[in-house]
Amino acid sequence: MRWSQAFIPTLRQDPADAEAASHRLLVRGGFIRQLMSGSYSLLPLGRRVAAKVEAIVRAEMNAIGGQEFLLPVVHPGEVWKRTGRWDTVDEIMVKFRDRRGVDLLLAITHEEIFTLLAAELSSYRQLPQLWYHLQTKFRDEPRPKAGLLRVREFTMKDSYSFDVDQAGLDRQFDNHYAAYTRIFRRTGLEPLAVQASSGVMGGSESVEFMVPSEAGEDLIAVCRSCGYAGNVERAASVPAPVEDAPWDGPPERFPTPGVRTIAALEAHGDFAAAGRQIKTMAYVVDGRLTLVLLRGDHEVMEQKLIDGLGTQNIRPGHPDEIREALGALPGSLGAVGVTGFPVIVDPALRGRRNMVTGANQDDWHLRGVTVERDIAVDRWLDVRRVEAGEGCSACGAPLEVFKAIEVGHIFKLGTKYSEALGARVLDEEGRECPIIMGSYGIGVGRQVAAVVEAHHDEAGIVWPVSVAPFEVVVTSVAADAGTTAAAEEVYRGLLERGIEALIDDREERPGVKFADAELIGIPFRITVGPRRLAEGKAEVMRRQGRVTEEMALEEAAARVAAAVIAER
RNA sequence: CGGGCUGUAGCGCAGCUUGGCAGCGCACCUGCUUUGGGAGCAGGGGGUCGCCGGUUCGAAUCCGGCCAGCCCGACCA
Repeated sequence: MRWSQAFIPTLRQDPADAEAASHRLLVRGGFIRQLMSGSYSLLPLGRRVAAKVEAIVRAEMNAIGGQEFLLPVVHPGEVWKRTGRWDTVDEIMVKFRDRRGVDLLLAITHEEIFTLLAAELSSYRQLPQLWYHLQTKFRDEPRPKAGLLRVREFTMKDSYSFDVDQAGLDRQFDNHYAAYTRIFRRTGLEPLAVQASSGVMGGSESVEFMVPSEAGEDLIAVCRSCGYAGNVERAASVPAPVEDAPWDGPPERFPTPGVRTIAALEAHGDFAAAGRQIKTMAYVVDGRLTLVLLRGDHEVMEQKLIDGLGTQNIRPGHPDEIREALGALPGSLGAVGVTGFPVIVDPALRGRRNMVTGANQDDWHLRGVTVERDIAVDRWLDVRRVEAGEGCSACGAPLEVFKAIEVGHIFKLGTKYSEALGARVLDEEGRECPIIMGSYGIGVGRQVAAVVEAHHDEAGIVWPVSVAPFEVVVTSVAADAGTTAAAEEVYRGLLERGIEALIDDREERPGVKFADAELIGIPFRITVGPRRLAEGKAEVMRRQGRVTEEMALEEAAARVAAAVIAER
């Protein structure tokens, strides 16, 4: 490609609205342009990178037996009504009607339609199957941000496995785990595989692939000692224990005028230290007021509640409904003597005695509360958010917590979709059984952004060869006939060797050409200029680390081509 | 959805307080010079000032409404 004819609209200044490095550099480098919130056009450079990522994903999916499909983006609402998701994922789904008044939607994912196709399978002999496609998804996220990291419209590789039994699903899941590991290694990412919440997907097990990054939106807890890693939406830990002072008497009321917070109550003395309080949260779960109890110094992780209770329908209670139910406002709530409402208790409260909690009367609290004696526990459920420094639940070493970008997610789905949509086969004994499914996703654009987050410096992007929009740029730094001819010769030499080369033949000053080449991150630059040309030499610069090397002009194409091929 | 902020040329911004010819830098076009790290000089083109309405002799500027975008939080396969 000739730079003079290419559409590579680089910007000298950072765009004002870009914060994340990937957002800033992809816009500045002329890879993407925003159309609206959470929606980007891929320009030629961006498209080339995305195509490289897609090719790697395809190759690795095919290597584990995947068959490529292409399913529609507009789906009939009727199919989604059959699985219940027309209603349950209401908020992020764009719904509309066609001219006949038929309910339609923009696909947020493709379980329904792949499962519909899988309904044509009829025998265990046809299984296992592994189907995938690379297709646009549209999710009307409430807050798109950070360029390609969180968007509403995006391309995703989603695959779906179909098996007759759990062992088959386990194999497909493991195959994906291995394939994803290879995909990310090839694109220059080093994600951690973490235990994740399955969310509204349902299913028994899910693993996220997370690339540690300050630009990430998820928090993951990691144990350096034993390798345990979990999304904080699901991760467990061992909190520092708290010593209880002995107390065998009944709970005792004491006045706490104006006290509405854990911190304010602590001021009453050592006996009311945060770790010795019981925090009482009032949620409305499926329309019913539910008390959730934690240690005072612990935070609730709502996703754990959602997963543990098996419902999406959870919200904090409104002050007036809480007062009507319990007789007090948040800040003075407690579960002692409460019946008629489910009481969910975090296991960190197990065995605790002589604790402090609200008395369900404003300005009053109770002390001397022994959890199992005084509170009618309906269910023990880990709902506590893990904090950095707490003990790993597997080995006890301190956990680290940091931000990460989710670049892939794999789920064991089970039979939710196959049952709803009638995808059944006959097994070896002739019994009809629902197909056991898994689903597996990788966001292409997000992966591109994650690569930039992991591979950039002050001058711009530093693409790994495997996903670079071009592998080599030939920079001609003078317009005289001799230099131009020599640069063209090197460029031809690269093309003949099958290298994806770009020749910077623009009438620009050298500084502009160098800065642009580094901004867009081409892995190798061959500079041809009169100075070294007089000695029969060219300069080769590797973008990574910006190290330069002189070599004979006639060897440059061959030597750089060999280096490129070695890194593909 | 709550809080904060911003919409003026392709990009980055000033002008708005105190109403009176719509500006600056970069980019773009022409010419000359220059040519190994974002050149110099000269000339030139380009803007419904987010949209609608109001006040006023006169609105980028004041008032009202709306729209869009960004950041934080909530939310989020």
